[in-house]
Amino acid sequence: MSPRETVWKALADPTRRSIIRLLKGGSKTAGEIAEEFPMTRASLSHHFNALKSAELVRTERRGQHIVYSLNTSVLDDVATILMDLFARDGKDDEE
Amino acid sequence: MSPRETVWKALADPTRRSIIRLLKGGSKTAGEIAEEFPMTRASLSHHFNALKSAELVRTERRGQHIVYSLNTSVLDDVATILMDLFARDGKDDEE
DNA sequence: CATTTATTTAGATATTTGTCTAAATATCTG
DNA sequence: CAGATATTTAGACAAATATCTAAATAAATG
Repeated sequence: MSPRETVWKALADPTRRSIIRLLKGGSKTAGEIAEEFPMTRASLSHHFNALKSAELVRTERRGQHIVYSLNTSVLDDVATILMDLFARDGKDDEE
Repeated sequence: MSPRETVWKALADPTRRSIIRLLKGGSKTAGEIAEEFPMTRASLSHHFNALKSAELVRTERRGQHIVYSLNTSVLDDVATILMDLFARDGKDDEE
């Protein structure tokens, strides 16, 4: 899957968009994120993987914890892609 | 499905994003769009439905043809949603 | 009105996705 | 090291999605 395709797929799920919004408030451990969602940690881990594949989040181990944070540079890229999709004319190079 | 959710799902598919880009060059009939894609017209019709549900496109019958065009006001809304997702802090009212 | 052309809808099917439980891995602490 | 805690991975399963073929609908035209 192309990098951009991965990003669109990652953004298509409401849980993952909520995780992004949550991380806008600052980095959080997997457990802290899990407290906010009514699903198993295993399921959330799957969503974390989707966000990591899209490089929308980064991880860092801190002792027993894994800390998730937004990858703001990719967020900027995504915003650009979307603006292109809607504002640009002619160029047709996605995917 | 909430209106916004519908939009994200619609944008998650590469064929549908291509249709959007194609329509940026101007309105087109279903048949004209179909010429650009290697799949059946029935499959494309399904994609048209996804785009219509999201109100990303509008349709108008012109004789035997159905003309598809972008709904630019919703495109603007989507751009705003995306910018919010990435630029906003705190507010948490989507879905 | 019968035929042709344009498009959509119905129904079937294979793939993908989101979720779960159970097990595995990694780290800390006594 | 053994046990506790944090997180991920494996495997299963139901629901959603993308596609197809065939049939239905709508409009134009002889």
